[in-house]
Amino acid sequence: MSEPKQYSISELAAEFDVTTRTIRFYEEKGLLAPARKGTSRIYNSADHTKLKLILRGKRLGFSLEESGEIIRMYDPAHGNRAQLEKLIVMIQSRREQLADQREDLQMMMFELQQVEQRAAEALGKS
Amino acid sequence: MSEPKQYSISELAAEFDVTTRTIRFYEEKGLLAPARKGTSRIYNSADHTKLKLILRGKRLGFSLEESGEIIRMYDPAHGNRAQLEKLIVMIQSRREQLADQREDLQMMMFELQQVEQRAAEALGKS
DNA sequence: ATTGACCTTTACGTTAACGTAAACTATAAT
DNA sequence: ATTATAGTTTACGTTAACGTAAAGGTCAAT
Repeated sequence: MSEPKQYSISELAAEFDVTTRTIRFYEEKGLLAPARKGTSRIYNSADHTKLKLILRGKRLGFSLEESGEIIRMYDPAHGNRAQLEKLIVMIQSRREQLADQREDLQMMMFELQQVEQRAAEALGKS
Repeated sequence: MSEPKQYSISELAAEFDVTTRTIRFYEEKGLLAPARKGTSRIYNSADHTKLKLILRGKRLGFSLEESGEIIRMYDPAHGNRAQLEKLIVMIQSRREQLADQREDLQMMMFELQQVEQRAAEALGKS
């Protein structure tokens, strides 16, 4: 048995550069559900992963609710046939959304590069 | 001279599927500055492009202020040497940010694909 | 001249995602 | 025993990005 990693709330906050308030807020919203040791929250590596996913989703412009939806997809797909089929549909729709976003990203990077080139040329002539 | 395209506010709203309130709000925030014909706003193709950029930025998770910053980069780089150098630095930093975001996107798509596969396998065995 | 379709400004309301502060508890170190 | 440090709950405040009226102006068509 490899020692199961544990984290305090402030350790997580430090690692991901957020406040403890933020982490508690995510719990309020049902995105995290850490264990308790006495009165204190104690996070395991699954919680750690979930937080990472939440913050990644945030950087990608997802709302917490959307990130919650995604996180639930990662969960033990604990379900029957119908549940699994629904899950797959949800994932596919998410992936399409992400593919669209990838196009947006691609275009924006390309256009910024062009602006940069024009600026560089203008610099050359001055 | 090709006819310079013009748009009413509701035409733009319909095309981009936002409300007129939203478009006026962007103007309030200094992201748009349409001409006026009498009391009515009249948008040209540059305004059209700016709105497209704003909405793209939004889909990528940028704030309006950030999108405003980006839009200003597209502007006639009207500046002297110092201005241009500053512009280039800003663009490079933006592009790095977008590159990071691209990694986030890549990872999320990959992981979702894995979840999908596991779900599909679980379906096969049921 | 009045209806309808569009436009305008002004202003208050709403939601998400936390920030900030107060008041308290627990535990380890001096 | 008392400070220090880290944790807790509860609650009100804040900002961004609009939504939602309200009240009215313009202009073409009936």
